[in-house]
Amino acid sequence: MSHPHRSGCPINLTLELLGDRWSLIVLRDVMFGGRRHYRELLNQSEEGIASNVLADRLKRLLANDLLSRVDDPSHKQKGVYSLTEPSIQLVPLLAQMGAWGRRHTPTTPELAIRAELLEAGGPAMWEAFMDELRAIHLGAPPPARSVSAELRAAFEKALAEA
Amino acid sequence: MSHPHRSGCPINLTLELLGDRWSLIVLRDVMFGGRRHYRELLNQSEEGIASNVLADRLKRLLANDLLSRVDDPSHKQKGVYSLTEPSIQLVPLLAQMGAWGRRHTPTTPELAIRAELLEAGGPAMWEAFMDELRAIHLGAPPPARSVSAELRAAFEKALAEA
DNA sequence: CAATCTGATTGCAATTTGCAAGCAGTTGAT
DNA sequence: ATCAACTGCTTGCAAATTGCAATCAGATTG
Repeated sequence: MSHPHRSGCPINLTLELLGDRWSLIVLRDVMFGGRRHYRELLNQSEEGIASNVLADRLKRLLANDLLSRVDDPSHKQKGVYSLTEPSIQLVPLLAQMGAWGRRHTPTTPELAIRAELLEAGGPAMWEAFMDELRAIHLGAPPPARSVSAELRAAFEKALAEA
Repeated sequence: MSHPHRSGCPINLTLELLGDRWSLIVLRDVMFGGRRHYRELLNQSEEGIASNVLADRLKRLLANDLLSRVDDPSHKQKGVYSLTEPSIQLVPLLAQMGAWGRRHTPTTPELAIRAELLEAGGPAMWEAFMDELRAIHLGAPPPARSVSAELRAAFEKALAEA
């Protein structure tokens, strides 16, 4: 079957799953960008992922239970991709990545707003966001707080000011 | 010169720097494993990095200010690699990676101990560890708390119990 | 029935990876 | 003084991965 693992170190195993240039981009777009279909991920990707790479990454993420897929009732070829509990729990990791990137890389100010807000919100905000994602992607009861609305509002405010 | 960035998104830019299978492994070994020389990184690597890949990654990490290098006075061919302030600030990111990996990948119990302790310690422990790394790698005054000693003790206790 | 949209696949060149061997200089023991 | 071991690092090469453009068959829409 597939190759064995390089080691049993948690950091290494996480890297084996997500340590490439595209997997986390796809998950980010599903998580923060609300992309649920192949075409949305392909065409509305800021970074311009190639279709074969997207197909491959979706396959791998599905195989590793980081995404799930169901048929879209409105179109017999469409699939709807959803986050899973493991990928929802990547929120703190992505928040830290955003926070680090904002400080140490040449980010675009508008795109950095969300990272800044998410860092300032801290673990309480991350938990609220995870609850919201569980409602959207896993059918859990909707929480009171909508972090995605907060992020969107902050992003649009930043856009308007620029 | 070099290629332009794919986008100004903080997560993407972090991925462009660190989104490969080896860069964070090298930084992890310097940070948690106390590796400071090329040979230490090459031979004591749990995952078995190839020498040409290690050479390339060290070059890239140096170029991106995630490592620094000075000559070793004890040996005219040796270099000593040190973390920089940006890479020291990766501690929270690596802590989150370890915490996620411990929950969602088949980690080795002994190797998971440090991740568990680091997660339980939370931001206070991370800050203390960063201060310790600043002392070791940047020549800052030594802090009172030694997180590396705590991690080592926990690791060896786990080894002894197994 | 024709145009468009769907999620992909294919062919191909370029890059990256993994593996083994090798290299010039340095050190330390005899 | 000699020699084996060690230093960081390069080279050659096959295999795998990536990036890009074109293409595909089925589904839907006008």
